[in-house]
Amino acid sequence: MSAVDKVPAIGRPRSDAARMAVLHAVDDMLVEEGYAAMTMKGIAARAGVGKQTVYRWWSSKAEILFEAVMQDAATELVVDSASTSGEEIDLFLDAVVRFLTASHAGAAYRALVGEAQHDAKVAALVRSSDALVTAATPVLRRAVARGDLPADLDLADAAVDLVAPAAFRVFAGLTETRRRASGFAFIARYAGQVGRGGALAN
Amino acid sequence: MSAVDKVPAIGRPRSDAARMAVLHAVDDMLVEEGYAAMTMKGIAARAGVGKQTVYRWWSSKAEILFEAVMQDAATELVVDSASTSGEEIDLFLDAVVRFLTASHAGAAYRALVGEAQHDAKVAALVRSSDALVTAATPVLRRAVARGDLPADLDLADAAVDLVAPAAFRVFAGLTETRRRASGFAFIARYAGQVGRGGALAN
Amino acid sequence: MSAVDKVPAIGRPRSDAARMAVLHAVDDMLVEEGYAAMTMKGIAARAGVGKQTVYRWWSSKAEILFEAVMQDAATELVVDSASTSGEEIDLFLDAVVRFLTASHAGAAYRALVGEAQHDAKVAALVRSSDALVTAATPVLRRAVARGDLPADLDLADAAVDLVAPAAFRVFAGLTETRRRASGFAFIARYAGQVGRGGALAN
Amino acid sequence: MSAVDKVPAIGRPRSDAARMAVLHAVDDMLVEEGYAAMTMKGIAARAGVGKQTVYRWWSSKAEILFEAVMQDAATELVVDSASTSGEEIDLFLDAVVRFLTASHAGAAYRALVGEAQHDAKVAALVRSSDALVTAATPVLRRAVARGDLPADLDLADAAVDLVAPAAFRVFAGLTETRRRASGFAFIARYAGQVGRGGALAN
DNA sequence: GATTAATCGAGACGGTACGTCGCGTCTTAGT
DNA sequence: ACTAAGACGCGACGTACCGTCTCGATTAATC
Repeated sequence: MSAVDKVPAIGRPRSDAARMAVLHAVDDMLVEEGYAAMTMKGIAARAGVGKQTVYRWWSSKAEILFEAVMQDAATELVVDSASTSGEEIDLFLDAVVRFLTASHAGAAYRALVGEAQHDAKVAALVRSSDALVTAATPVLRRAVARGDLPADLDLADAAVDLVAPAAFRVFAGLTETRRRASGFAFIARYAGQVGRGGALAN
Repeated sequence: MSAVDKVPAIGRPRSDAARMAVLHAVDDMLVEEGYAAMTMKGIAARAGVGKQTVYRWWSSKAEILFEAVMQDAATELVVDSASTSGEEIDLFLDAVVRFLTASHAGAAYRALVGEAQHDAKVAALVRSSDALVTAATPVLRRAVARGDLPADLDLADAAVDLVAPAAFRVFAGLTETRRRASGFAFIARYAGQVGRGGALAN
Repeated sequence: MSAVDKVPAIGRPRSDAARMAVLHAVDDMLVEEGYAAMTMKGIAARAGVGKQTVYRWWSSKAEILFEAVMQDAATELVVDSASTSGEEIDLFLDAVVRFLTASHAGAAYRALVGEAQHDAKVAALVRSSDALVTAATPVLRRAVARGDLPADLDLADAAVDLVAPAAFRVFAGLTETRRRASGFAFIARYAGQVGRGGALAN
Repeated sequence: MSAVDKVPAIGRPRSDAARMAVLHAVDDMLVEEGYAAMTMKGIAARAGVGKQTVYRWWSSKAEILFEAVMQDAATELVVDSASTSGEEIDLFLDAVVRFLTASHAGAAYRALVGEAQHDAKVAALVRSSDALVTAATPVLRRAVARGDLPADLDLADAAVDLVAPAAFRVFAGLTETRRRASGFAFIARYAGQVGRGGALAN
């Protein structure tokens, strides 16, 4: 990502106006034209910025996209607390599907993950922090706190298991077989580890 | 896919040598150069074929790749029968991970699914038959026949649930968090629906 | 120069329409915008031709210019016969000055010679056949035939001596010191070699 | 030319160190890289100077070059007195050829004259004082003083006639046809104007 | 056997994005 | 006011692919 943390040192400082113009341009163009139709040249033109300025701070459109929309992913995947862990996980899984299929940030996420399949640099970028897993973790943590999931649960692992079915369906285009997401079933799956008593037993 | 089924009518018939040369060239180049570095011109040159001949029968490199290697996927994902359904599903999941991370056909599958995220035509191609789900179905069918999974199980749905965690981990690049695949756990998850008795009870 | 003489061989043959469009575009642009403002990109656009097509047949704008206008130079520097060699040389020197200062082809010639001062490839192009010397030779040859210049005159050498003062004045921008060109003086200079009698004696 | 004559007024005075660094950098780079490869940025970097400082005092690389090396031309084209005017002019013409083909200042002169063919500002610069004509004048003046050339000779005009053949040969790249320069012939050409007696008559 | 017509290889075509480079201007902090 | 440093908007560079086109040469089935 861009060298934001660089020491200001000497010379003309980086223009934040240019930076924001690029990020907004990418954000808009992703919606209006789609990822594949976006070009570095087009981004620069849309942002009213020189091409060199874009290349100075980012080395590919994937990198710009990552900086532009990955922060949005976090906010779109936050869900309100619900009365039970099952309901809350249901809400979260609904948010995941909505994010992947209907939001700008989700389109960006899919484009990046797609690109990562044949571009090692993008793969590294995506790997550095997966939006879905990151968003799932606090939800699971709350379920653990409520005693609905085992205290020694491997959160990272469980988070993947939670979001994987929904995410894979979207990636593979299997939207027509979309099943009703079920937080209750997910909890039930791990409940055995909680011992007799727990969400399922009740 | 190619217009294989077209009525030959009159004129010079399609050269099967050219067709095979293209498919083999794509297969080889995917391994040697990777998906992104492959070009239509390069494919034609490698195959010793005119560019027009490629465009006459396929409209994109994704389409060629699909025809070239998707049939291989089926053979690579076939697993031998094991003594229990749990073991057999374990073997299958191992095969899935190996396919996705270490085989030519798997690389092609990932490239196609990746491209599908921002290309509707490729998405349609991939959706038409997902290699992983297709391969998972007979495995699940055998488990149902053994009575280890409920008879009324929605196979397509369960197949997605089965392969999703492994597939999503690969797509997201979360290889370092790869969990030991467990067929037993998968069966256990659905066993409740089989009633008392079944794989879990034993 | 372009590979005009190439064996047609196989594949789509070179488009003569594209070739002529480029040559005409360069010709026009030289007048309208000047040499420095001409760009390969601009030439291609003006000719309605792809940039690659330009680069396929010429490697620089100097090369295109050479092919476009050097043939014109020959026609512009042809002078009618006059009654005496002195008058004829005068007419020729007038044509030289007019060519260098007031014609399209002359502007191209000056641009090429200028570029040749810091570009070896252009230098080779220019050296291959200098328009002024080439044009001067037949004029001198006629004077020799008339007996106004020695029969054993080194034509190439004398041609340079003939055009050099006029050409150098233009190159150095010394137009304000332009002297009346004099064919009679030129003949007088060499007449001694003809012996008593000859143009000067009369 | 640079604003050397400007009133210093208030504020930090112009750094002469920066000025000399730029001039030396240009001098060196002309030799090492050639005129075309020189860039304003490169000159500034080589001189250890800011780009703005260069642009503050010169408006193009041609202008810097002119200031940097045109003064050298004068010294390189000075020839020692010889016993006769013919010999002296021979020496001078040799110096001219050496200057144009083998010296730094000569390379700069050729580059400037070349650039002048399609750049009006450079043309004005070059026209302001031609190095060759300027150097030829004192040589001719001495020949007049000796009585070897007519007293009423138009020096500027004759100077051009003297250097033009050699200079044009270099500009046009006609080095292979280089004739032995001859001061005696030059004097002979003008001797008629001196009347009976003079260099030629002897 | 000649004709017909779609194929084959080769490669030039008009486009357009790539990533780099140089331009001349500007905006810093420091002298 | 000047300096070094360096980011800025701009636009040309020469290259690479795109998908289309135009050649002459094959290659069967049809006449």
